Amino acid sequence: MNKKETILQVALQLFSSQGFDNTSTSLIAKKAEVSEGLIFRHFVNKEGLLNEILMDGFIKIKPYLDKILNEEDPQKIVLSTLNLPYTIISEHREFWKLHNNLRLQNEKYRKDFDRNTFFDPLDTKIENAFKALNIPNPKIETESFFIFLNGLALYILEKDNNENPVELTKNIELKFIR
Amino acid sequence: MNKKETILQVALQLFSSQGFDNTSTSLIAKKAEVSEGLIFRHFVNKEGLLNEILMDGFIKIKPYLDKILNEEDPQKIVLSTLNLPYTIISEHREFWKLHNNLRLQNEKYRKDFDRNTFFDPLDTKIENAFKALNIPNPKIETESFFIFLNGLALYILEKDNNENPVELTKNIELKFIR
DNA sequence: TACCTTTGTGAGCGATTACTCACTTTTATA
DNA sequence: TATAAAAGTGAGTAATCGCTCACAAAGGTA
Repeated sequence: MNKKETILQVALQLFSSQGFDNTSTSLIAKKAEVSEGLIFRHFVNKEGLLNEILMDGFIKIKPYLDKILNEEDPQKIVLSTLNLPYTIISEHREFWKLHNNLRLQNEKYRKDFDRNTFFDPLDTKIENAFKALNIPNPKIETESFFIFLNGLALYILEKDNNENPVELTKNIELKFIR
Repeated sequence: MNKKETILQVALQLFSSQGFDNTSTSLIAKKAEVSEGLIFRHFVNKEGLLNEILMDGFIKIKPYLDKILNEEDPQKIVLSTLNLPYTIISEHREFWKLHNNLRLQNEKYRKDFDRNTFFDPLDTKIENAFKALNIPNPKIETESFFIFLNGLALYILEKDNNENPVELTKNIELKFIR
């Protein structure tokens, strides 16, 4: 097992469960069974380690987005986006928790991420889907939709298991697709 | 101006903007123009300071809940609860941001808070309101409702201004009250 | 005024922090 | 096999952390 990879894994686990600021490089080294100096050899500094973790995470998330962006049926677009939080979190829970915490806690991270426009294509995709479905005010509907999506992601993050809350999702679907 | 009160105010401001772990007692003392020792005289330790801030905050929030709990018209109950995030955050933004961050980042805090059942009365109040409004599955509907509410709170927290997003709120209302 | 309690100070403590660096070991290439 | 680059070590660094404590000032009560 690659030691650099081990550091990334251990650090992700610790950052997501304890927070970035509250996790020391010495603890990461200890849990990864690696000298502390190696962390700085590979990642320059603690922030560099964080950045590589985030980069890796977004690369793994990207395909889920692309799949939706390639979909053409507006109803399917809306429905599979509603399942996105469950899909992403069940497979990349730690990364998503970390990203979420950083976004809420660290103003600089939030602004950098928003400027990154990672989710912008999905946003317009959803708005166009609502237009195609003849929904009265597609812009506002899209805004509501993403508010719901964020709430749903938090809800799933807070639950320890990865069960898909089927009945709940169905209930939410009916609020956007009639 | 009372020095103890100044410490509480400055600490709340710093905790909510930088995070609890990332804010040193020396910085709090400096910004409050107070000796660092005084913090420990009044609050025993850093966690004691946090606890007093949180206690104060919840005491200030309580009346908003009580007003809804005393309401009898089910439609009014649902509508004024939907306005709760806006109401609370516009008047106690820093406290709510702090509470939110702790809840998401600190597992111990989250579990303690959940055990506290602060919002439980509102939960059953909403479920009963949905029953009274003859909504098919009131339990699931309540769950969806609070997911939406959390998403809405996040949305408002992320915006810097305190404007009430009227059109958006109206759109969301229509998803629960027809 | 005398005396006690509360409020406030600031130097200083041991522990921990992110990070450096001189050094050794492993790996790749010729 | 020889050699340079890459990977890895661990003791050590200054800075900062939460917190203590001996002491001074302020305030209340007799």
